[in-house]
Amino acid sequence: MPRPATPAAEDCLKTVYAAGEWSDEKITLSKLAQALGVSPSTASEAVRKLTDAGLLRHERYGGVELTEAGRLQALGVVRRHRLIETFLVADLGYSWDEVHEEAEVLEHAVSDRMLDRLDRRLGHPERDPHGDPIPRPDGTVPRPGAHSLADLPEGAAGSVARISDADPEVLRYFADLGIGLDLHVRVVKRREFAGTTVVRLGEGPGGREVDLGDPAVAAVWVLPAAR
Amino acid sequence: MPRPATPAAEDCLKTVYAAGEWSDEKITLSKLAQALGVSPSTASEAVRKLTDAGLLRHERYGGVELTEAGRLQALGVVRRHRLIETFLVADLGYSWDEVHEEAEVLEHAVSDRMLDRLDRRLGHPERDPHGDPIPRPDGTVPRPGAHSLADLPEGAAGSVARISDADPEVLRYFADLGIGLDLHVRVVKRREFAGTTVVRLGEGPGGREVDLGDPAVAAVWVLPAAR
DNA sequence: AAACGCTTTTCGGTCCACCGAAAACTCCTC
DNA sequence: GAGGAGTTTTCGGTGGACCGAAAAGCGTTT
Repeated sequence: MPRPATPAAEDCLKTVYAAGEWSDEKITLSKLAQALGVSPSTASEAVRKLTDAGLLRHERYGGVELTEAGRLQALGVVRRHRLIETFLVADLGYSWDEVHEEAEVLEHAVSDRMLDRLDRRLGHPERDPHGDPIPRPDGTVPRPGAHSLADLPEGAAGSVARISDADPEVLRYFADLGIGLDLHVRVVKRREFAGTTVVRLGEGPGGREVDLGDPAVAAVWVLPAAR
Repeated sequence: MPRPATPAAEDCLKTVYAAGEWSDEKITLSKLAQALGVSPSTASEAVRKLTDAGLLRHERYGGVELTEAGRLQALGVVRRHRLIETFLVADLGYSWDEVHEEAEVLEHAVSDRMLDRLDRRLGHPERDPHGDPIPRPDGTVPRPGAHSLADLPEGAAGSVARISDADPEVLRYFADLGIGLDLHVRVVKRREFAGTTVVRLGEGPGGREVDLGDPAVAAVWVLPAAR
């Protein structure tokens, strides 16, 4: 996992990777610009440079995707980000809605040596506090076969494998509801017209039912229970 | 301890502070440039900007020193640097010659929140792995009354309070010799003509004597034994 | 097929950190 | 007190990351 030159480039690769992680559409320039918090012109320039460097593939007026070399570098950044998040929660007592910002900065600052030490100290974790898989140093990625709760039929159940960290507020909301990794959940009833879903949390008599709105449902990924 | 805008500015303030920490001469531009690893023209420009910002004091063709505001910001950077070094050694198993580089980068990346957590986790340490005092959040600095071994008369003894971290090689050398913080040392004999000093390490019958060259002697700071 | 709206690209332009060369200055020596 | 060595400053210039405005291209609609 070689390192790209600059933080801006790392952020760009990381964002393109993230866009393709849970779906496989090429990201558009405007979405990229928005995700990076820069103007479209800046994003366009950055993409041009990374394309010239052989890290991105991009046809004029088309979507952006990673080359194999770009994917490797992106995986490095993502690995750093997620290991740091894991460390912040496990060792420094951060809550899961606080870690993202901090990791966003630190991912550009930690050396390979430090990353190794963190990894060892944490026992080579396979997922970060939100359940996102931590890429391995060799470029492979642990892939639990999780599905978004939004895609599961009524009656389906499983354990929470991932919660999208896109919005810290949502994370705090889930924390309040007691929703966390490995919690058992079941889709009880969909009310499409109302945009909500009734979800049963926990197994057995201790379980509770909550009404989740569509955005919240889409943020929860579940590993279907073996049956 | 407010934060200056950029890493380059932080490094500049930190270096000016470091120059005045163990002596009180103003640093010259050329030394500053050398310490920062930039050309004199770059250093000159940086100093001009920080002077305009009210953080440095500088008369044309004269030395550079911190204003009160500059000192506060410098203390912030130094605090971050030294707490990080302490953390790397205490929690991640770094040896004391490895930490400087890493902290050099991380000091610009850690947030106040993370610094607080580190500080708490480490038990609010007062000195870093080399014995350098860690400035407190309020801007005060713990000041052990240490002297360079080079300034002590023959026969004087005390405990090692600080070892200059200017040169990692020297640190590794000391580690090999078993010289570390709080070790009891005594100046046995000076051989000025030869540029060496005989130093007794440890108290009682278990003590050993070693011959240290001038640079090594100057790097060791001692808290004189109360008598 | 012309026109519209949207996205993408290009085009100046800014700011920061850096450099080397040349000019300005200090200070020491003779 | 005139030179000269060394330091400091100024000056012009580079590359990176950013911006807004304007041009170019795409897809769709009329």
